[in-house]
Amino acid sequence: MNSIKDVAQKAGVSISTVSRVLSNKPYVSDDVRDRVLQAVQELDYRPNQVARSLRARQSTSLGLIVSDVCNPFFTDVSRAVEDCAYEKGYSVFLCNSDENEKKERFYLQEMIDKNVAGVILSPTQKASENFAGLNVNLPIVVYDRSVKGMEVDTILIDNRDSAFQLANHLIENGYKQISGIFCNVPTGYERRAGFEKAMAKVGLQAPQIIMTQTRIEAGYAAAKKILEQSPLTDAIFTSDNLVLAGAMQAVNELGLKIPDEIGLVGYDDVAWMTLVHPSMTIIRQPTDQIARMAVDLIMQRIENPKRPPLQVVLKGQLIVRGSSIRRVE
Amino acid sequence: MNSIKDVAQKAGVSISTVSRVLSNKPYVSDDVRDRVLQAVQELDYRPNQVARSLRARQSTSLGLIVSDVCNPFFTDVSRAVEDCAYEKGYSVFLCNSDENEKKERFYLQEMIDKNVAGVILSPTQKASENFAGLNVNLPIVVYDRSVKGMEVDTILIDNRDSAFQLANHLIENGYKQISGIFCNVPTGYERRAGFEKAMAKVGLQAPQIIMTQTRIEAGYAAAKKILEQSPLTDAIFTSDNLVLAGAMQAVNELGLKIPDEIGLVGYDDVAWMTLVHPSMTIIRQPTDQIARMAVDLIMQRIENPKRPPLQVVLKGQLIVRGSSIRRVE
DNA sequence: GTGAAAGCGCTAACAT
DNA sequence: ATGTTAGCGCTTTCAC
Repeated sequence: MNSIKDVAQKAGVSISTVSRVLSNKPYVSDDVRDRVLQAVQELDYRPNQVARSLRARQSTSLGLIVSDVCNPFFTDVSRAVEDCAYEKGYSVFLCNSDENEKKERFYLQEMIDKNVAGVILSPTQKASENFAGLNVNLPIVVYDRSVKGMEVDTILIDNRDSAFQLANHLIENGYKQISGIFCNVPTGYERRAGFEKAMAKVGLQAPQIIMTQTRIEAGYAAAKKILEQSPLTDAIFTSDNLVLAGAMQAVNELGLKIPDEIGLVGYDDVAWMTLVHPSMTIIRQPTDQIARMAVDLIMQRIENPKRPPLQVVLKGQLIVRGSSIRRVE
Repeated sequence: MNSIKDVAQKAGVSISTVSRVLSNKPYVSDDVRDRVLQAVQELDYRPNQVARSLRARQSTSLGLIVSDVCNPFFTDVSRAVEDCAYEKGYSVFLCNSDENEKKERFYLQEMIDKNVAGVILSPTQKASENFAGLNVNLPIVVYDRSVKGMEVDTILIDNRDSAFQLANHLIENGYKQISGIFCNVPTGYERRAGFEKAMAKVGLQAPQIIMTQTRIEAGYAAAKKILEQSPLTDAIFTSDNLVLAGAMQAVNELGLKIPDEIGLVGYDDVAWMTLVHPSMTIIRQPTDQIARMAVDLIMQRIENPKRPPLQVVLKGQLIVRGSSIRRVE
């Protein structure tokens, strides 16, 4: 592996000059610059990023902490983050926290130890409650969930509003016995609040509300329970795509017709939503925008660590499809 | 940030002793070891991995290059790789190549520059044809696709065999006019070969075979074309989950009943396969095993760079579901 | 403009 | 068993 020394030798200059040229510093004559560039080319020299990172105390790596890449919402965000990072010459460490604050802590620390330039984090419940407790001291942007206890760049979607809108949509279409299944993560609680607000506004009461994990099986079990214990339920509101998938399985297994016998709605516009019949009414989260914004903010923060923290709230979009069309009275 | 110096000072020893303790080297008295550990604890000291990596010429980072994390096959593999890496104390850089050899090259080089311990790669078509041309010289394991021109640790599934089996399944169930849609990636060509072998064995000829991109829209377009140009087609064989999704959309749009009017099969046991009606007959790829094996092999290779390369072929599993049940004659 | 030299935080010879 | 020392490859003063 050629080092900066080899380049210096070949170009007949000192290593500091090579460094200057490669870092696009001023005060280098055109002649010397050309010679150095030539040598770099001929030797196919690439600066050792580890050495550079050690000395310069900065790097072109980012950390991305998601709860689980297998959740299509996070898959999409991860992909888009990687794209934006690539455009800016950064690579990204992908870390799955599994909603586990131990793992989150570990990875956060690991990222610091590896001297990443910044971290993009979807915080666990615990971390969101007391962010100061994490005691992180590096450029960080939080997404998907807001945090308490510390001012930090944050990107959210309007969970309450969008849930309100989605619940409203059900109500306006004649559904009367609407149960809800929400994930026990920060977004789940917010969406539940929006849901309940819409219900309260028209004096409806949910036959059942279940809080559960962000997993298909959990959604399946919850829906099963609802449909058995509250057979009059005519619609199920779910707070994310995995729970929605599970709920749909349960509905199908019980032979209930969507939307005639039961309406079904949720979040995230993932591929299967339009593959099933009828296709699913959901709130689409702008994953691309979230990611783009996250990378933008982290870059800004890296450049200017003192910039006052920003909070960006993006809008979810209601996509009405067959799973929630108007009830025949 | 505390450095090894601070620990040494606090413990009243030299930095080399601290280094020894932290690297679990022998020849340290219990007394000193305890004092060092104590100091580490009190200072909440964490070794700077960048410095360690620079000096020791090794790191606890891995590179994982997939063509697109959004493809559920790669999502699953990525997740499992990350899990295994985590267990072994490694972090992983996630890189999307988009089947683009330029991007692949860039990332490979980037990983080298960042001094990763090894790379787990799903090579592009180009790279698979002439792997030696990549000129990589670091621990690497290739998965999903075999490569020519160089001996390298490789993890595959039996694409030809499983495709043969899947095609055979269609044939045995009375399908006679079987078209195929294959992705123009190495696995696509292999699966096509298995498909054609099964067809040839019983003297059948595919009404149409289309090679296309690994995208839902591409599958949709291909299936549309097949169903319009070869209306007698009674089954479509697809080579992966995205194309299958697109094909299913086309079939639905044309109002054809699965499996009565058209059989439909493909690869990858992703979530929606059992969400749709009827559920999909597919070959399940053992993503967990692939990932586990990949991390195992890369660890072995890191420890012993001279070990002769291994090629592991895992078996895909035929999962028969409703989309391909026996035809009524 | 360019070079010499210090040093980022650590590991690994080499002394003792 | 422990300390001293020399770098890993680079950036960055500080001279000239």
